[in-house]
Order: sequence, then C-alpha cells, then structure tokens
Amino acid sequence: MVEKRRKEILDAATEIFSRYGYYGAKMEDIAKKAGIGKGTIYSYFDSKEALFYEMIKHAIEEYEKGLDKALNIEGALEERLHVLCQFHGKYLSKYIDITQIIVMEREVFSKELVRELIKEKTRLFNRVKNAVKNAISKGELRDDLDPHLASIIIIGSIGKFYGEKICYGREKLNKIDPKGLIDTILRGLK
Amino acid sequence: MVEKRRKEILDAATEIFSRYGYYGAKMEDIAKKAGIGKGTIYSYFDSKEALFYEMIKHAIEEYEKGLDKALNIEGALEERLHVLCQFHGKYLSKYIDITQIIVMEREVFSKELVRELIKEKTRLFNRVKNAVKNAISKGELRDDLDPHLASIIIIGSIGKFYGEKICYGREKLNKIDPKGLIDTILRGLK
Amino acid sequence: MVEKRRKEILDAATEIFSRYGYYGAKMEDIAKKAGIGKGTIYSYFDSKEALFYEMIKHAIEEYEKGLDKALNIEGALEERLHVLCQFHGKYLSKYIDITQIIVMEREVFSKELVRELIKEKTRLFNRVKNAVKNAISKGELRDDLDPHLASIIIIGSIGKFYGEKICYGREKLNKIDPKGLIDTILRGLK
Amino acid sequence: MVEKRRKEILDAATEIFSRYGYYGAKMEDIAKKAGIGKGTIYSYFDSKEALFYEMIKHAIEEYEKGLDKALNIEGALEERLHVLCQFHGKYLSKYIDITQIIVMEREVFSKELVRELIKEKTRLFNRVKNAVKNAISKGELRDDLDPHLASIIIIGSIGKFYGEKICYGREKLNKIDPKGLIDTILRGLK
DNA sequence: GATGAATGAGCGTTCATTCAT
DNA sequence: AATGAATGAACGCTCATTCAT
Repeated sequence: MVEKRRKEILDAATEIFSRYGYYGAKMEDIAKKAGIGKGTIYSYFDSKEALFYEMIKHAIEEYEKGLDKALNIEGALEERLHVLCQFHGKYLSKYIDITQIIVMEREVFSKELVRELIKEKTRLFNRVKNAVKNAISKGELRDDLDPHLASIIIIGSIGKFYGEKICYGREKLNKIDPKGLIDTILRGLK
Repeated sequence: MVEKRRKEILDAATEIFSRYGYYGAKMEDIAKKAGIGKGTIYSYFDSKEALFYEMIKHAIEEYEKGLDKALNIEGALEERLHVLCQFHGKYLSKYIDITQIIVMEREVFSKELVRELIKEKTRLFNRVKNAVKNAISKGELRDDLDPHLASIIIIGSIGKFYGEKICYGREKLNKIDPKGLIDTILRGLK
Repeated sequence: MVEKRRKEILDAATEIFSRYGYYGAKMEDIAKKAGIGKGTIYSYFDSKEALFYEMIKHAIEEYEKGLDKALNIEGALEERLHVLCQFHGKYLSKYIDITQIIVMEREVFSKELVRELIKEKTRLFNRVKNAVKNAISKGELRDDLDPHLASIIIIGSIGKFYGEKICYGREKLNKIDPKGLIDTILRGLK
Repeated sequence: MVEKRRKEILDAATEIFSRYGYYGAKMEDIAKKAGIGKGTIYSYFDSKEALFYEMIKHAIEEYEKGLDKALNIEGALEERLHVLCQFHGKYLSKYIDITQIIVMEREVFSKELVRELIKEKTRLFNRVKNAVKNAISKGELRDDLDPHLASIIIIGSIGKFYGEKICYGREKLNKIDPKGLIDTILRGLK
C-alpha cells in the first residue's frame, strides 16, 4: 500500500534527520534506512526539503494528538502532569525535539516554514497554558499564579529532565520516574 | 598579534555556525565575516571540524567564566538567581545554545568531542547544583529539596524563558525581567 | 495487431524526439504519447537508442516513398519541382529534419548508425541528382549544368525556404507557395 | 589573465556542445577539454545553461564580425560571393551551425533565448539581403529579382554545399572551391 | 604570512531500464 | 502481454581544502 511506504520513508527520515540534522542527513542514508532505493523517495516526495517539511508536519501532528490525550485525561493534577511527562518523554525519545533543527538552521528554510513552525509551537504552548488556567480555576494551583510563567517552568523543566536522561544518560524510558520533578515544581524550591 | 587574529576567526565562526548550523556554515562566509582570506583560516585551524571544536571550547570557557562570576556574588538568593538569569540570557543571545548543534548532529562529530562536551555540560550543571546545595545548607532553600531536580528546574526554566524571548520574540535583552520567573520557581505552582 | 502498436510507438517517438532532441526526450513521455505503459516500449524496442534508430529508419522509408512519388510524376519541370517542394515541406513539418539530430549529436551514436545514415542521405541525394541528369538529357535543363551542384542548390534552397517558414514563421503548409523560389533557381540570380 | 581562461572554457564548450548537443555534453568533459577542474567552470559561468548561452552569444559575435568583413569588401560580385562562401565554410567548420541545437531542442531553452536567437538569425539574414539589394541596384544582379528568395538560395545552397563537404566528406577547408556553385546560382539551372 | 583561484570528492536529483504483479 | 513501482548509474553543482603567487 502506498500510504504505508510513505510512512516508512517518513519514519526513516525522522530518524536520520534527528541524528544528523538537515544538512548532515543524506538522502541515500534515508533510503537505506527505509530499505529502498534512493530514487524511490522521489516518487513520494518532491525533494529533500519537501521530505523534511512533511516530516516536521507529521511529527507535529503526532505531538498534537498525544498532547490532547495527555491533557484531557481525568484525575488529580499530579496524575495528569505525570501522564504529560511520560508522553513528552516518549515523544522526545523519537523526535529529540526535531523542530529545534529549524531554529538552529533557521536561515536555511523558507521564512514561510519557520513562521508556520513557530506558530505551531505557540499553539502547543497555549494548550499547556490553558490547562494551567483550568487547574487554577479549579483550585488545583494557587490563584495568583502567572499561567505563562508556570507553563514555561513546566515545559522547560520537563524538557530538560527528559532531554538529559535520554540524550546523555541513555536511560530507558520506562525507568524514568518524573514524580520527584513534578513534586518539586509544584511545591517550589523554597 | 596572532592570538587576536585567532579570536577574530572564532568570533566570526561563532556567529556563522550559530546562524546556519554546522553544515550550513561555509568557510568562505566565516572568512569574509572575519575580514580575511579563506586560506588564512587554515593557518590557525586544521579543518572546519577543528574550528568548530575550538569554537565550542571557547564558548564553554566564556560560559564558565561568566557562570563563576554569577554564582559567586554576595547577596540574597533571589538576587543571585537574578544575576544568573541575566548572564544566561546574555550568553544565550550570543551563542543561541550552540552546543545544541552537537546534540542535534551528534553522529557527525567524533565520539571524543561529544563525550568531552557532555562532560563539560555536566561540570557546568554541577556548579549550579553545588550552588543549590550551598543555598540549602544556608537555609535559603528548603532542606528536603533534591539539588539535582532543583537544578534541572532552574536551568530548564531559565533556558526556556530566555530561549522563547530571544529566539521567537526577538526581545531586547535588557527589557527581559526574570523576577516573576524566579519567584514562581521558588514558591512553586501550588 | 503487433505491427500497429509498433507504429504507434514510432509515431509518438518521432514527435517527442523532434521536439526535445535525443537527450531531452524521455521514455515516459513517449509512452504517454503512445497511450501505453513505459515498460511496454521495451517489448517492441530494445533500448532508447534502438527506438531512436528505428524511428530514423522509419522516417527515411517514408521520405523515400514520398520522394519516389514526387520525382516520378509526369509533367513539366516546374510542375515536378513544385510537387517535390510540397512533399519536402510536408515531410519537414513532420520530422523537422530529424536526421539533423544525428549530425548534431553524432559522437553519441554508434559509428554504424551514423555511417548508415550518411549512406542513406547520399542515396536520397542521388535520386534528386538522377532526376536532374534526366532533365538535362531531356533538354529541360541546360546541358552544361553540373548535376551535383544543381542538386545541392535545389535541396539546400528548398530546405532553407521551408525550414524558415515552418520553424520560425510557423506558417501553415498549404499557404506556402514555392513558385517564386523555383523560378529563381531556374533562371538564376543574374 | 581572467579573460583568457574564460575564452578557453568557451572554446572547449563550443567543441563539446557542437559534438554532443546540449544534453549530451557533460560539464566534466568541457572541463577536461579546457584542461581545468570541473569546479573551475563555475567560477566563470553560473550554470551549464548560462555557459551554453554565452557560447552562443560568442559564436554569433564572431559570425557577425566575419560576415561584415566578407560583405564589405570591394570587387566583382563573384569575388565577393567567393569570400562569403569561404567565410561561411570556415565558420561552419568551427560551429557546425551550432544554433541549430537550439532549434532542435527548442522546448528546453527559455523562450527568451530562442526568441533572441531567431532575432539574431533574422538580422544576419537581412545583412545578406541588403547586400543582394545593393547588387541589384548596382546592376550586378537582374532587377526583377526577389531579394528575399535570392538570399534564401544563396544561404541555403552555401550551407548545404559546405555542410556536406565538412560533415560527411571531411574535406579540408582550403581544398573546397565554391566557384562552380556560385556560377550555377548566378546563371540558374536552365 | 596571506590570498583566492583551482580542485575534486560528494550529494541531490533524474531517468533508462528491470521485473514482480 | 502490459504495467508502473523500484532501482541505481550518471550528471550538475557545491564547497572544504590546497598551493602557487
């Protein structure tokens, strides 16, 4: 099936782009990873840039789906944060925050793409922010809390926490327990 | 003076690598930026990779010096964190977390380099951690705090906070006030 | 019928090769033009070069048939030349002197093919030459005329005349009247 | 000197493009012919297409210069035609009517380029036509002659005459005597 | 020492050809 | 027999690196 082959290429591209960056990734390696010939990629994607663009879109879509699920579950605040952490960790271990490439190599990509990705990142950020607002109104978080700052702390801390463990520590995902982190964020350092 | 010329090349390299990433950066552009001929770079650095490596080392050295200064000042905890934030922001606006390139394009560089950089990052992390421990023992932070987690939250939040403002918002550095962020981290979300 | 399919491919090839040249023509376009699948061509022809070769042969055969008809009609010299002109124009508008490709890209094709094509062109030339000789012996052309030079002038002039009108002027074939040309060739410039 | 190198590349390009056509010509071969590295060409010309374009322009300029000289000499009509023939032959043996490639592969090149080349060809044609008009007004050619048709016959015949001898016969240029041809054109076939 | 013209390995992309269906 | 998805050799072009000046 055609859709399956497309997906295989996207998965291979995700891995290779993540590992080597846009320029470091070679079409030949992506093809090899996908177990196909170099030319075949071009039946499914117009160019390297197009493939990269589609991969980003695909990654964002997956993130959105997962984030929605993570934010919409029932349960206590701690529990919900726990799910969010686990989702983010799982996602990170696949994409290693691939959108970062764009920011790093930003001059390379069309202004269009960069703008769109920033918009997307903002949208995702706002979902977390809304969840924070929600928790404030439900009395789960203190009512003088700035939702924007709180979101930055949540996202920044989780990212650092998992980034470190996955990138440097190479720890297995299911061995990572974010309970302490969540607790510390909620209670504060003081 | 030879050292001065070396420094000029490193500064040019920092800017170009930051903007375009490792592969996107061209030796010619770095030379032009430094106001010298392309071939001259090779009198000071063996190769593009070596130049990149030296640039990273140089960036880290600057960071270390600045971090030391920021962590060793006298004053209240909030004040010291404020200085840390400002330093990090200033640093970020110059290097846009350039070490990230290495993590993104990790397979490209020698294991040696990657290992050394991780070690370096760990060392920097530990300085913050020690400062946290110190603050705990002085009673400025609660004594059941996990210094590691606290450091992650501090570094992760500050990075996210400034990263967002500088990368996306393009805000002027001296207009950014981290007071709210520090307060929220310290008091917790709850 | 197999022969019909073969003919369809040849016709499609003629059009595409004429328009784009040997290298510019793509097998896929030829197949599309012929209304068949790409692979099918290879059931009828061994390779692109073979297809090109066969197409040339086919074009030459058509030319020979037409030339015979044009040269063998009864009537006054002027009339016969008129028919020759019209035939050449009609042929040109289909093949745009496709054999020229061979001469242009001569090193590309096997010496065999080039030699054979030159031989073929010579044979066609000789038919015109014989017709000239015939006209001389019948007293229709002056008897001190060099048949070879006369043939060159006839073929060269007619080719230029129609080539210009068809290639650049894009004139309709039936609007082109070679009467003046024939008259000038016969009477001379002086 | 830079101009010399540029000229060497143009000469190599002329030969390779003439021999293999636009698509058949490989940049590497042109470089090898010019005795330089592949990349060097790109210091002088932006792309293969640009090189081709420049080569055509260069060929036309040479043709124009030569044609002016040939048409402007003093002497009897026959003599002037003789010089024109020799010039055309010399030119042909270098360029083998390279502009023909454009016509053959016309869909490939920008409409701009094709239009410009046709305009150029028209201008060259008109110079011959003006020379014919001049000869008519001087009484060297009969006064009921159509200058356009006469030009076609002259150019077409000369092209065929030399084309045949050079392309097929591979005759040495200085062994070719156009006297008979000129005489036949002037006196007519009848 | 400093330069930048020259080089050629390497990559993105195309397309003639093959072969499983 | 007919197809068109898949292949990979080949080519245009880039850019890190060299070296004659």
